Amino acid sequence: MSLHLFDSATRSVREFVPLVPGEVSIYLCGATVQAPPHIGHLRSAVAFDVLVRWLKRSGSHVTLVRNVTDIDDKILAKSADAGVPWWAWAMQNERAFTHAYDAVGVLPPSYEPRATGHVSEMVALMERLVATGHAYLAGEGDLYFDVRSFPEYGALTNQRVDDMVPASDTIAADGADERKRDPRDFALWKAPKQGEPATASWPTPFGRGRPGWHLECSAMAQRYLGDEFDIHGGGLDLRFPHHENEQAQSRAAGFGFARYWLHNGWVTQSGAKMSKSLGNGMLVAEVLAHTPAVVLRYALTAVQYRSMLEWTEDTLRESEATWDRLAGFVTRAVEAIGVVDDDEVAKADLPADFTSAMDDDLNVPAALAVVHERLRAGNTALAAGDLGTAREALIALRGMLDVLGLDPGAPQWATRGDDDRYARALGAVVTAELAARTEARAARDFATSDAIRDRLSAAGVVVEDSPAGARWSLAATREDEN
RNA sequence: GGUGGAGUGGCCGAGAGGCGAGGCAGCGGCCUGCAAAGCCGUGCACACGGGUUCGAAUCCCGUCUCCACCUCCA
Repeated sequence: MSLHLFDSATRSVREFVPLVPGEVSIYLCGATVQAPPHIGHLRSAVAFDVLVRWLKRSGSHVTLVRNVTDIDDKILAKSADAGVPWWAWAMQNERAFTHAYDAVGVLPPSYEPRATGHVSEMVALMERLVATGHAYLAGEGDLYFDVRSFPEYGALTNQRVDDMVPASDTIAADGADERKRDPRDFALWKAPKQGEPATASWPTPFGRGRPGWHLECSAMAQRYLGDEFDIHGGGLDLRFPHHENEQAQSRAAGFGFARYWLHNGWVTQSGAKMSKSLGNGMLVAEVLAHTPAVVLRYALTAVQYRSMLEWTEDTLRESEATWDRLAGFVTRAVEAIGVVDDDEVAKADLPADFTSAMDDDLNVPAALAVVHERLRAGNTALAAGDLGTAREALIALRGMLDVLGLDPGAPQWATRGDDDRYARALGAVVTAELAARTEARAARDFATSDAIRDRLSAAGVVVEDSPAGARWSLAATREDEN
C-alpha cells in the first residue's frame, strides 16, 4: 500500500500522488507570532514533522515552507498594551516558537517566510484579483475579496455562502463593514486604523495598509512552491475562514493552489479545546520547565494527528514511563551489542505492519503498537542472551522511532552530555559510590549496600543491578505536586 | 440556522462485520540478597433502544450526550 492521506477538501482518504514524482511540496501554516507557543501549536508542528519524516523515509524529497505571520491585529494590540514596538513583539515570539520547535525535534523547514517580507507578492496578487473582478476597493487601503464573484467559495468547507451566517447577524454583530458588497466578503488589504504605528503599513496601488489575515499565505505559497503544490496543512480551526479564503484568493486568481488539505486536531482538556482553558501550564516553556522535551514530543506524537488529543494530568507521566521503557531498551541493547551505526538505522527495512500503519493516513498509534511488539521481542532476546535477535530489534526499533522523531539513539535525545562538567562530576561521584556498593554486596553487607542505594535514590539517581553490574540513571522528573 | 467531528475497559487510545490492538495504572507469578528493570499471566470494553446477519463495537433506523467552525484561534 502506498501513502494515503485524509484530504479535508474531499473529506475522504485519498492516495497521495505528488505533482512531481519523488518531490513533495508542503505549505504549512505556522505561527501568528502574537504570543508564545502553547502545546497545541507544537502538536500541529509535530504532526506535520512526522509527515515530513515519513515522506523522506519513503524516499521523497520534501520542500516544506512554514510561514510566520508577523503582522496582524493581535500583534498590534498586544504590543501596544505592552508598550513594545510591534515588530519587536513579533520577533520575541518568533524566537520562542523556534526554540519550542527545536526543543521537541521538529526538523527545520526548507524556508520560513515572513508576511512582512512579501508585500510585493501580495500586491501582485491583489492586482490580479482586481483585474479579474474578484476584488474591489471599498476605500483607501481597504480591498475586499468579492465572495459572490467566485462560485467555488465555500468548497473547501462544504458550505454554501447563503448558509454561512444569517446576514442580519453579521451586520448587527461587531460593526460589520457596510462598504462590503456582501457581509461575507473578507479583507485582502486593510487600511491603517487610528493610532496604529506608521511602521505597520505599506504603500500599495490601493493605498497604504497591511495584509488581511489570509493574503500572505496565498502569496508566499505561490512564490516558493509555485502555482500549484501538493499539501497545505494547518490546524483544524484554520479550515474556515483562513484556508477557505486562501483557496478562494488563489483559485480566483487562476492558480491551482493546494492539491491536498491536511488538518490536525487540537489538544483538549475534558473534551474542550485547550485555548479556552489556557493559562494553566500549557505554554511550552512552562511544560519544558519540568518535563524532558522528548517526553512532551512523545505525548504529542502518540495520538493520530486528526484525533483530538485529550490532555490529562497523567499524560506526561504516562509518556515518560513509555519513553523510559523505549530508551531503557536501547541503553541495555547498546551495552550488550555495541552502538549501531546511524546509517544502518536509516537504511533498515521497517516492519511491514509499521509501514502500512503509517501509510494509512499516518496511523501513529497503530505504528506504535508495532514498536512495542519489537520492544518486547528485543527485551526477551536480551534476557536470553540472543544478541543477534536483539540487534535486529534494536535496529528496527530505532528505525521506526526515527520516523516519529523519537529515536533514543538520536543526538537530540542524548541523556548525558559527556562534555558537561556537571555531568562528568556527577558521573565520577556516582561511579565511586557504586564501586563501594559493589564491594559491600560482594561481602554480603546488604545494610551498607542498601544505604548507598538509598542515598543515591534520595539524590535522584536510580540504581539498577544487572548481570553486567550496576547501572544508574537520573530519576524520572516529577512535578512533586503533592 | 449551516457545516463537521466524537461517545471504546480505572485512564489514554487504535480498529471498523468473525481474528490479542497498543500503552499507563492495578493484580498474580518468574527473576533478584532486597529492589528496580525485564519477562509471563490477568481485563470478556465499545453511549442508549430497536433492526439486518449464522455472527455487530463495526451495517441500518431511532434516541441521548459532548465538542468544534461559521471571519481571533494550531
